[in-house]
Amino acid sequence: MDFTLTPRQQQILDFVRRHIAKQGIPPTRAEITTAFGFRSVTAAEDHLRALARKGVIELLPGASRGIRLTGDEDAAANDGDSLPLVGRVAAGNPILAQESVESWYKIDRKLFHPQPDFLLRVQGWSMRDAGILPGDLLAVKRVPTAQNGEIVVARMGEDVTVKRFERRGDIVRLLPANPDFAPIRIDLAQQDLVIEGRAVGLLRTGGFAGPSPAPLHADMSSAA
Amino acid sequence: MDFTLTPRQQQILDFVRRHIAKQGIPPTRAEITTAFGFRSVTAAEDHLRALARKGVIELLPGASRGIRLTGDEDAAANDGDSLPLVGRVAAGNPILAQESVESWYKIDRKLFHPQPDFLLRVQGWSMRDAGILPGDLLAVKRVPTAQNGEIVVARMGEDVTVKRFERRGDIVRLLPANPDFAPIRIDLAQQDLVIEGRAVGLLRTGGFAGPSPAPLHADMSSAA
DNA sequence: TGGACGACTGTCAATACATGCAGCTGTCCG
DNA sequence: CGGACAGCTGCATGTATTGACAGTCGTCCA
Repeated sequence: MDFTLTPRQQQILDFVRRHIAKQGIPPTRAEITTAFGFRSVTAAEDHLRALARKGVIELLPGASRGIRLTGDEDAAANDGDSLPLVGRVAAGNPILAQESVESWYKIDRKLFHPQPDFLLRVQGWSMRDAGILPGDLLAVKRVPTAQNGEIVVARMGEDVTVKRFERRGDIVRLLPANPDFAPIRIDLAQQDLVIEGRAVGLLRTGGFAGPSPAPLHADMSSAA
Repeated sequence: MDFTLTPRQQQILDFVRRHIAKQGIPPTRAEITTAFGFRSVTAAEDHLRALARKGVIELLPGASRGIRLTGDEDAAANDGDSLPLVGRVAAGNPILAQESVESWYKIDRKLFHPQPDFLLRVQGWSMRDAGILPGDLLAVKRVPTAQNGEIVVARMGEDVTVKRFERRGDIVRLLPANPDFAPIRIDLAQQDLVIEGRAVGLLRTGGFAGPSPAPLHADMSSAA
């Protein structure tokens, strides 16, 4: 199931979620329409259809407020109340192997959609412009394949990296979100690439240190 | 509040509960009617009224499926391992006022240092370069004052904003982390500025949408 | 013995809602 | 360039749903 939403669709989905959480019932098209300032209910209808097409919600035909969130599966056997932090990943080992689990974080994984399977500590600034900074904990859902544009956790041999995925035929490019880094190019005919999962969320516990995000490379901001 | 229900009323309530749990939305009068084999929707209506009168449910007038369970789920709240999400903040109101709490997120607040008091949904791209994107939930600790360089939640009248704090004498500057936005300059001798708290962490549940973080302004560098 | 109340039946009007059709403006991509 | 698609406006139709009115029957209770 492809969960890649446009920003607008994400907003709509968030609104539906919040409405359900707060009102106890899903919103009507009209309620979405006024909440977003649309002038036509069709705008809301279209968005709902798109969300339904992408599988994140289900529409019950004919029923008023017939919007159902597809809670979506869960995976690794767990209390559902905490997530493992995956540390150093040994070559060859499955990423969720016992040995590589560093600790457990008490976070309700149902907060994320879809639900993640583990956390990974981000290293380096290569995804800076996607709001992913070093030290952040990336919530990752295990998936074997990726869609173009998704942010994935990929493994090449011993190296585990977080990048935006782009595939054209046999050529995969792992794109950083930072102009100071170069894309990684992989020819699947010649090299292996393992998709370990897809980024579905992020947790930053360390606060926001220095006056500027202390770039390791390059200037921030100025860019201009 | 009198919670003593007749057996029949208990059945109705159970049905409503099950319907919500299973379908995701509350039932209509008609659905209750057919489920119980009534021949008149008024039977269902009467039962709902009785349940509302006894306080176990709440009826939203005019809204279809406007049945809300008042089953004190909020008990799960302030146990120290969940955080309130603060929504729209009305002028003058304390930011943690009951009305502005949109929902509770099950996150162990001890994950953060220092421990936050609430979550705030981020709007706009002004803190992009600090890795704070729209839709993110900012974990905030209530503090009345700030140190230079800290990222704070500040309020000026009705506007609540997240910015980096910098003070020189009576002049406070609220610095965005995005060259497309201008700093806000406040002369404390002339204007009020309320520090609502300090950002101590961040939670992103919405995933990572578009191929690029969909800038509202300006280029996101990568574009190319 | 006359309420007050629970548990219904039956009917109806006024909205609340879902959903279809037609058409517009962009952007991305082959 | 043209097509596919995201995001919209505007209008229209029919059904879903709420909520009010008017009764019936039985039980418990002062």
